[in-house]
Amino acid sequence: MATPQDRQLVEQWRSIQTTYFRTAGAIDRALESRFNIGLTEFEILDLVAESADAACRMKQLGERTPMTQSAMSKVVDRLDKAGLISRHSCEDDRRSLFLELTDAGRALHRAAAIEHRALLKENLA
Amino acid sequence: MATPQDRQLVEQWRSIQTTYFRTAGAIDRALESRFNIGLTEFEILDLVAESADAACRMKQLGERTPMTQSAMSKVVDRLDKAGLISRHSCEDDRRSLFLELTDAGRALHRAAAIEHRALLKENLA
DNA sequence: CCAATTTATATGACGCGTCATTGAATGACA
DNA sequence: TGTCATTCAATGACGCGTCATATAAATTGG
Repeated sequence: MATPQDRQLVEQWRSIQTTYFRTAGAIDRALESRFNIGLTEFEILDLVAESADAACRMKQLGERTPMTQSAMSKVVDRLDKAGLISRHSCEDDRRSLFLELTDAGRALHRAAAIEHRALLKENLA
Repeated sequence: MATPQDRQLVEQWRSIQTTYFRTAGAIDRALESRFNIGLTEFEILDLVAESADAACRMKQLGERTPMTQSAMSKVVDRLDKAGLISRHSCEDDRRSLFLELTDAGRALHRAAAIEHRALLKENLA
C-alpha cells in the first residue's frame, strides 16, 4: 500500500511545502511591516521592473507567474490604488493593458528587493 | 544591485513556487472533485493516519505541518463535521485533544491517498 | 459586413487562512 | 493555597485567492 517510493515522494513534498511556507511567510511579514505590501504585490512589482520593454504586459505577466488571471487583476488593482503602478490601455488592442511602475513604485521596489533577496538567501540555504 | 547570485536565488524561488502551486492545485482539484475534501483536509487525515499511537495529538500534529494552530483547528472542525475524524478530550490534560479517524475517514483516506501519491509522482518528477 | 466565437481584463460571491483575542486548564512559586 | 503566568484550542473579523461570470474588444467565416 505505502511503498518506499511513496514515502519518499511524501517526504519530498512536505519538504517543499515547509520551505515554501517558511519563506513566503517570512517575506510576506517583512514586506508587510516595512513597506505595507504583501509578497504577491512585490512579485508583480518585481516582474514589471524586470521587463523593460513596453509591450502590452498584463497578459505576458500572467505567463510568468503561477497566479490566476483573476488574482493578477486584483493585485494590479491594489498596486494601482496604492499609486505604485499605472495601467495604460494599449493602442493596438484595446482589450489589453500595459503596466508601468510609478516613481514611488520604482523606489519601493528598489528598497523591498533588498529585503526580499536577503530573506530568500536566508531561507533557501 | 542585482548580483548573479540574486538572480539565481530568484530563479530558485520561482521554481519552488511553480512546483508548489502546480502540485497543490492539481491535488486539491482532484480530491475536491472526487472526494469532496481539500488538500488541507487530506493532509490532516494523512498525518492522523500515520500516527498510530494514542497520544494527545492536536498539538503534535501542529509540529509536523506548516499550518497555523488556527488553521488546524478549523480544518479539524470541518473534518469532524464531515464525520471523518473524532475529537476526544485528553484525560491527563483537559486542554488537549486527541484525534482519531472514523471508519469513514479511514476509508476515504485510503482511497484519496492513492490519488495523492499518483499526483505527487506526476508533478514532482 | 454581420453573426458567432474567441481573447483580455474586471468583478461578485464565496471559502479558507491569518491575526488577535478569548476561555479554559495547568503550572510555578511564594 | 492563592495569584500570576503559561499553554491548548476555538472563534470573529478581515483580507486574499478562486471560480464562474460579465464586459468589452478583436477575430473568424460565411
